[in-house]
Amino acid sequence: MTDPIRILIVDDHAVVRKGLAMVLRLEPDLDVVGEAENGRVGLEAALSLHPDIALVDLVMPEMDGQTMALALRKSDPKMKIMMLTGTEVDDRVFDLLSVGIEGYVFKNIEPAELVRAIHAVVNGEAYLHPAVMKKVLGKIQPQSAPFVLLTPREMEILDWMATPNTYKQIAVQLGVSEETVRSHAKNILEKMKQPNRAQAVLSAMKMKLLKLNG
Amino acid sequence: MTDPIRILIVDDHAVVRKGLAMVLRLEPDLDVVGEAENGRVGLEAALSLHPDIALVDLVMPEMDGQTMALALRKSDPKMKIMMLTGTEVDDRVFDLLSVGIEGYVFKNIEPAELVRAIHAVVNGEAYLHPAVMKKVLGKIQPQSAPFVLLTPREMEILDWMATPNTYKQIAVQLGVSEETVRSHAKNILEKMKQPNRAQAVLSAMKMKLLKLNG
DNA sequence: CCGCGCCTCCCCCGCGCGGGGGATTGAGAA
DNA sequence: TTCTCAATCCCCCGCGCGGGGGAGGCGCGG
Repeated sequence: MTDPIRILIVDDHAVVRKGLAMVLRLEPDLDVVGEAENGRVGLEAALSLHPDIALVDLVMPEMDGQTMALALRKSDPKMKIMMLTGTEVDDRVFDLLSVGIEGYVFKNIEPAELVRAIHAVVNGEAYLHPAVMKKVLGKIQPQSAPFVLLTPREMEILDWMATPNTYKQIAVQLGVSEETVRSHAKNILEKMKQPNRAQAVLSAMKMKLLKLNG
Repeated sequence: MTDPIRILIVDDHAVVRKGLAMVLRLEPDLDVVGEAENGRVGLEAALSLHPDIALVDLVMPEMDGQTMALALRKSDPKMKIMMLTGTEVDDRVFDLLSVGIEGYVFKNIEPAELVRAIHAVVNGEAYLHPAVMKKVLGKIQPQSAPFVLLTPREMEILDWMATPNTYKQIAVQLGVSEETVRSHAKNILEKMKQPNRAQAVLSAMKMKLLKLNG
C-alpha cells in the first residue's frame, strides 16, 4: 500500500469539521492532517502542511472558499481542491470551476460517496456532484445557435478573417483579387452588425460559427 | 413507492446485455423492459417501449450509439440516454456530449455505481465517469494558465482590446491618455508575439486569459 | 424572360492602428 | 543607493481597414 491520503479540512463550522474528520478517519487510507476555520487560515495551513487534498467550504468569514482556492492554485497548482457547499447550484459554479478545482460536492453527500470522490480526485480525476455536472453539461451543449445568414463564400472569408492574414494575403490564398475579399468582408461586417474585423471574429466565435482551433 | 424505472439495453454483445439485465433486475425499483442488438433496432424499441432510460453501447454495427442517441433526442427529447463505452476517452466525447446525453459510463463500472448513475440520470441529474468529467472540466478550464507574462494593467487593457472600443475610447473609460493605452497595447502585442489587436484577443482567448462572456 | 442573390472586381477617403523612436515618475528589488 | 520595471505620456510614419460609391457575369426561380 501507498501512504495514506493527507487531507486538510477548511470550514467555519466546527461541527462540520469534526464530523467530516470523524467520517474520514474511519478510512484506513485517509488521514486528516489539519483543520482550519476560514480561507485565510486554511491557506496558511495548506502551504505548511502540504496535504494531498483540501476540502474547502465555499462560504466562510474573512476569506471565502473561492478566494482561497484561487490563491492555493497559484501557490501550489498540484494540490487538489474539493469544494464543499450547501445545495444551491447557481451560475457562480462556473466561476468556481474556472478557478480549476477538481471536486465539487454538497455537504449532504453520503460518506461513502465522499470517500470515493476523494479517491477519484487524488487519482487525478475530477468529481462533481451530478447536479453540478448537469449544469456544466448544459453549458457545453447549448451549442450551435445556427444564426447563419452568411453565404458559403462569406463563411470561408470569415474563417480567413480569424487569421493574421491581411485581406491582400487572403486574396492571394483564395486566388481572387483583394477587392473581392474586402467586398465580402464589408458584407460580412454589415450582416453581423459588427464594427470591425476583430469584433466580427469574436462575435462569430461566441455564436459558434467559428471554433477556436487549439 | 413510485413505479419502477423502465430500462432499455442496447448493446451488440449478448453477454453484455444479459449481464447488465441480470445485475439491474436485482434492484427492486429497476425494470429492464427491453434489449436490442444495435442502434437501428434499439431506436425502434425505444420509440415503442418508451423506457425511462436507454443504456446504449457506443460501438455497434448497423447504427452506432451516437447516431442512435441523436435520432432518439429528436424523436423523444425527454427520454434519458446513458452511453456505455470501453475505457478509451478521446476528444470524441465532446461530440457525444453535445448530442445531449445524460450519462456516460464505462462498461467496467461497479454495479452499485451503475445503479446510482441510473437513479441520478432518471432524477434529472447527469452522470459522467470521473475520467470523462475530468476531460469536460479541462475543456471549460483548460487550466494551468501559466502563461501570464502580462502585468495587471496590461491584462486590463487586454480585456478592453476585446471590445469594439478604439484606443481613444478605452483611454476615456480608464481615465488615462490614449497614448498610454496605445503604449500598453504595443507592449501586449510584443509580449504575446501577435501581429495585431484581433489576433492578440483571439490568442488570449485560446489560452484562456480571456473568457468569452456570453 | 426577368429579377434577384451571389461572386467578382474597381475607386476614393479618412482614420484606426502597428511600429519606431523617447521621456518621466514611483515602487520595489538588488 | 542604484537599478529595474510598471505605468504614464508624447511624436511620427505608413498602411491596413471600414465605409461609401459602382459595375459586370452567372445561375436560379418565378
